[in-house]
Amino acid sequence: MIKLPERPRKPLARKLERFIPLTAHDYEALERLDRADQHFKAGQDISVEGKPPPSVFILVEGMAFRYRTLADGRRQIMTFLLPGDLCDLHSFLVKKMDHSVASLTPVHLAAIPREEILEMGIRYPRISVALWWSSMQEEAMLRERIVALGRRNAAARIAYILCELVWRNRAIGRADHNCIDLPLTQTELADTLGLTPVHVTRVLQSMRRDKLLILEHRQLTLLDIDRLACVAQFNKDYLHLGAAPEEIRRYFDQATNHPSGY
Amino acid sequence: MIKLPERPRKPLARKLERFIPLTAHDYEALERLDRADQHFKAGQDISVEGKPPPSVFILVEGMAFRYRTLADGRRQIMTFLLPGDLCDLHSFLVKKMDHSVASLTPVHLAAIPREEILEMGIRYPRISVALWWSSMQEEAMLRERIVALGRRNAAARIAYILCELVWRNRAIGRADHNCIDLPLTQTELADTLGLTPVHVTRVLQSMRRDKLLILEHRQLTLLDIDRLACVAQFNKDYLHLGAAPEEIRRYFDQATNHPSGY
DNA sequence: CGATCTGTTGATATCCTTCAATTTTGGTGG
DNA sequence: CCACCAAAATTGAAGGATATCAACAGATCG
Repeated sequence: MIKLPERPRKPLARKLERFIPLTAHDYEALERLDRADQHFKAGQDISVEGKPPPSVFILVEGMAFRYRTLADGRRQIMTFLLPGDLCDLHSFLVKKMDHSVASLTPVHLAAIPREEILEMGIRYPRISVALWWSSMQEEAMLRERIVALGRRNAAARIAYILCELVWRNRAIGRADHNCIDLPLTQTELADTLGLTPVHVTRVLQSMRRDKLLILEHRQLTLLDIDRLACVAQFNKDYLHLGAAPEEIRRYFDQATNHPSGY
Repeated sequence: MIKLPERPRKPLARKLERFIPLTAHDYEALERLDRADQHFKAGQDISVEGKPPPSVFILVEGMAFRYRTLADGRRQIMTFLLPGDLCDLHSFLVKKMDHSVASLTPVHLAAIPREEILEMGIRYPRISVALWWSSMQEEAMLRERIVALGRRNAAARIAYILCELVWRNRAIGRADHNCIDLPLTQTELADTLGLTPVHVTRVLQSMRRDKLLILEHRQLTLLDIDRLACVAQFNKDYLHLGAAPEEIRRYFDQATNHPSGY
């Protein structure tokens, strides 16, 4: 079993405070927002390509993914959403979704009214910049996926996605050392990595033989994370898990007293 | 030769006003920012992986690209930057770049001080939301690239990237119907699409034989854009070239008189 | 006007896919 | 708790798309 986070802090607050220290005022706002009010069973569509985006929401519990379905029925999974991730923070600016989002496990969401998002920039500048950072993280993950799909072979792609998921789970306190819950079928892995399920099986089997990992009962353990990182040329820098640069933090220390800060 | 844009509006203003009507106040600010003050020759690095990001800048003239170099020297190009595109709008929030940016042609940049970006959210809410939209566009393009690399064959990838570039050039007034300047070598196309230069040659040759396109002297003409779009399953919706949803525009009509608007 | 980068073509190799059959797992109801 | 069913995982064999290697032709630029 995976350890639960030590602190009762909600996942979004845990994530954002890594980037920039938040004020009591900020925590209060996050506490108010990050409250699950929508529930989905596993395997349900949360938002659908071509339809208007639902309200912005925070993934409070569970795992989801963004995907596109092609004309011939094939599917490409673009990102995975973990607790604390925001969904459609941007897409509330468009009239219709260019991709779909679906749940992988049972999922709890907290919907955020659009006005709150827009007001945030004015009333909670720290949260606002931290959300900006969070969306930059997501962009960096998309770029890394492009590198993996464009230039890495099947083994490296698999090693890479597993390393990324372990690191992301660690960042939100959902990893027990090198061990995480991984509620993904091999078909879903294949649709993420641009491979076939059959080939994913083969490569995973060979990794098991090489004592690189254990993957059973929806639990993943990386036995030799260094060798896997090497196979994948994985460098966690792109996840930008560190804090904001000094000058950004300084700017927001002032901003607390900024005339338009409240 | 490609026609120049009819209006003297700077590329960034042209791009943002598609999304939301701007005020005289906004245009003034953009006019002030969008002024080239840095010049690069073709093939130079503008910002380098592992180093601190340079200041945020607008690409005023020319074409650039984001890329990563792997340990074995292979390269993956992640995005192309066209006039009016912002570079490192987000990455000013991090300590070091996770990828590099280089010029493809001679390039003119307008650097924007970080404080200006941060102040923008408060003083120019319309520009701010339009920049937000612009970064959402970029994210959508990254996702589309993932779909292309993960699930499309070589011919479809090539057709897709050419369609995308034609549409993006149209959006900034740099396309003459189906014809654009395309200062890309086949090696660069290959590094963008996860292919080898040799294979790009073969596919392009076959497209020429099929009278789908003309590509010579760094000029691309799509002879049969419908058939190419069909090969690529290209749907321009992901480029989100339309205007903001009505409610967003209404919100910012009010915001002009908003107490914290200035 | 030679040097270098870019594009082209052919032959061969490889990684991954496709197809098909079988086993294992997980969930459900009796 | 077990029987049963559907979904997921596994394995083998064969085929196909793209890579690799190599040689040459064409463009571009000082």
